[in-house]
Amino acid sequence: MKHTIKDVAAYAGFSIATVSRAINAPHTVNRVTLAKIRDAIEALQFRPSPLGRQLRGERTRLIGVVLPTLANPVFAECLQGIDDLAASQGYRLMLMTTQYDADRERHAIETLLAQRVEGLILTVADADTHPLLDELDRDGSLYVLMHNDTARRPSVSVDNRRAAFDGVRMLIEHGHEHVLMLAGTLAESDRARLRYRGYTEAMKLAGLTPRPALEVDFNADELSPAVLAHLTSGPARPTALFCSNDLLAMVVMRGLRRARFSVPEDMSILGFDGLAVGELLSPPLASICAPNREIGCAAWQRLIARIEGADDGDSLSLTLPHTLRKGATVTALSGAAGTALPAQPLA
Amino acid sequence: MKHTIKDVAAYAGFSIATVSRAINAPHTVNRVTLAKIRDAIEALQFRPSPLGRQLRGERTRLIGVVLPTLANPVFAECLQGIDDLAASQGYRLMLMTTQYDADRERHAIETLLAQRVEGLILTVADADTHPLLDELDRDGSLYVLMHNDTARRPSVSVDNRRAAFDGVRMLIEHGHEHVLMLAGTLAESDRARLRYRGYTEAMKLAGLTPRPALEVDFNADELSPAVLAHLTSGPARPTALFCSNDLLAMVVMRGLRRARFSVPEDMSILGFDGLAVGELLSPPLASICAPNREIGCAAWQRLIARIEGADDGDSLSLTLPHTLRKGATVTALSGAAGTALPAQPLA
DNA sequence: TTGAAAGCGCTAACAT
DNA sequence: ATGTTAGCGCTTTCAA
Repeated sequence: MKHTIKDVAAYAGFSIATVSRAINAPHTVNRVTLAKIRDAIEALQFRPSPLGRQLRGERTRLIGVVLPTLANPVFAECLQGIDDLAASQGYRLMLMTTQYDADRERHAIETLLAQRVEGLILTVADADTHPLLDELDRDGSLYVLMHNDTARRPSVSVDNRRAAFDGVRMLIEHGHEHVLMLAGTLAESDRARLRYRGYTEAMKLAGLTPRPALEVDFNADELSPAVLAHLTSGPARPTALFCSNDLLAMVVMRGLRRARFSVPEDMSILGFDGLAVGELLSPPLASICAPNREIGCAAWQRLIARIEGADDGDSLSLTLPHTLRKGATVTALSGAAGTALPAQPLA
Repeated sequence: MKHTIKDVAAYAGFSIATVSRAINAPHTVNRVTLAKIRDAIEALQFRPSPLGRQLRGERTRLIGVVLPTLANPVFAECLQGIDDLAASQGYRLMLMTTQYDADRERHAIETLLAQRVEGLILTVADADTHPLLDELDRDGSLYVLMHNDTARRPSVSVDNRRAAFDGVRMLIEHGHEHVLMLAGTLAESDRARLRYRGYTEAMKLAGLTPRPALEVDFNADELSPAVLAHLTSGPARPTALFCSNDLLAMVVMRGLRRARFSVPEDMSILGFDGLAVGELLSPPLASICAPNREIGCAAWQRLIARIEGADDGDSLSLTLPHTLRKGATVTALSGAAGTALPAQPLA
C-alpha cells in the first residue's frame, strides 16, 4: 500500500495521466500500454488511494452511520443490514454511537460531515425537535432517519403509535383490563411518546383507563419497591405489562421472577422490537416486531437513491409493517378483571 | 460544510497560511487576527476537511474495524467498547463485517488500508493460518486481533483452552461424567479448536472419555434427529452439554424445550462468551464469560500505543481473565452416571 | 494514444 | 506576525 500512481508510471514508463486512464477508462488506452501498466500495478501491488480521488471532489463513497448504542440488538440488527448492502455496493461505513446524548449526536454528525461522507443514516433521540436536522436540510446534506417516527423528515420506521395500539388491543382482546405501560429511563424519544399514545388510545377505545407510564431502571437486578407496589396494587393491579422495548421486557421478566411472580400465569408481558433473542427465551417473549434488518436496508436504499440522483421523489417517510409475535408471555384472561386464571397460552 | 480554508482567508482578509495557523497553532498568531479569523470561521461555518490533512500525509485518525458479524452480541459488545474509546480520543472508525468469509476478510482489510487507516482491529476466522496477517506484518501495517487466540500475533483474548477446561471441569465436579460438546457449523476457528482441546483435556484428566464435538445447525428451530439421537443414547447419554458459544447454547435450550427436555433437570447446559442477555434467560444461562467490552478496550489501547509510538514493546498477545458464571442451567448430579436426580441448582 | 499541467484542501518550509 | 509556495495522490482538461 505504499506505492503511488507515480511509482507505477515510472515503473511502466508512462505518465501518471496514462496510468490514471488505464485504471478509470481502460478502453481509451492502447492495448499493449494497458498491459504494461497492469503489470506494473501488479508488480508494485498498487491500489489507488481513495484520498486523492476524494480530494479531487470525486465521490468519497463514504456513508456515516449514527446510532444510540450497540448494546441494544435492535441497532446491531439494522447495522448488519446496512453493512451488507454497503459492502456489496462498494461503499464504506463510518460508525459513531451516541448513547442517546444530544452533544454526542451533534459531534458525530459534524465529524462525519467534515470527513465528507456522502450521506448519513441516523437514529436520534428525538427527530422532531432536533435543530441539527434542520441544518442538514438547509445545507443540502443527505440523510435518512431510522426508527425515528416522524413525517416531517426522511425516515424509515414502523408506525409506532399504531403498532403499540395493535399490541395493547391484543392484550385487551385476551381479557386484560388493567394494562400498565413500562418505559426505560431513556424514555424521552419520539418513539416512546408514540408508543405511549398508542397504548392510551387502545385503552380508551375499550373503555379502559390508561395510566401514566411507569419508569423502570434498566440496570437494576431487581424491580424497585415503587414498581412492585404498582404491580400489586389491590383490585386495580395490572394483569399485563406493555414494555416499551424488548430489552426492558427481559429485565422486567427477570425482576418479576425474583419477586416470585410467574410469567404469564401471574402477569402477561408484551415487548416491542422483535429482537431475535426474544424467541429464545423461555417462555418466548411476545413482542410487537419491527423488521429491524429491513429498516436498515430500506434506509440504505433511500439514501443511496437520493445520493445517486435517482431520488424516488416520493413522500419523505416510509412506514414498514410491524407484526405481532404471539409469544407465550401473553396469556388469555378468562375470569373477572384483575384476576389471573389458568388459561391456555397463545398459539 | 461547503466552505474551504480559502473562503475563510478571503472573508477574514488574511492568507490561507494564517488561517491554518490560527487553527493549528493559535498562539503563533496575533490576538486580533485570531479573533477575526475565528469570526470568519464562525460566520462561514467552516470545518477543516480531514481529507486535505490526510492527503498531506498527516494522520488520518482513522481506525479500521473488521468483525465477523454483528448478529452475535459478542462482537457488538466489543465494538461498543472500542467506539467509546475512539470517540473520546478523537479517532473515527470504519467498520466492515465479513460473515466469517475469507474473501470478505481480505477485501475488508484491503479497502481499509487503501483508505489509509492508521491501524486495524480485527477478529478473523483463523488467525494462525491467515496469509493476510503475514502481509500486514511485512508491510508494517499496525493491527491487533480480538478474540483470536494465538501467541504468534498481536492479540487480545481469553485463554480459550483453559477457559473451556475450567468450565468442563466444573461440570465434572458437579457429577457429570457424560459431557458432550456442541459446536456451530462455523466451527473452523482458532477459538473453536482451543475450546475443544480444553474440553478434551478436562475429560481425560478426570478419567472420562471425550467425544467428538457435535455439530448443530444454528438456524434450525428444532434440534435435528441426529442430534437428538446423541442426547438420548442409552447408558452413555450426556447429562451436560458444553456449547461452544452462548448463542448456540440458547438455540440448543430452545430445541431441548421443544423436544420435552427440561433444563437443568434433564440436561445441564454450559455456554461460552458471557453474553449479557444470557443472564436474562430463565433459567439464567451458565457460561464461561469473556470480558467482551474489556477485550475491545484492551485491543484499542494496544493498537493506539503502537500507533502513537508508545509501544509497550512487551509480549504480543494479551490474555484477559475469564470467569465462570454459575447460571441455573447447570445443576449438580448426585446419582449414578447418566441419571439426573433432583438436585439443588448452583448458587 | 499519450503527456503536461492545473487544481482539489490543507500544512509546513521558507521568506518577508 | 504574516505571506508565498510547494506538494500530498489523483483526475481531467488541453495539447501534442
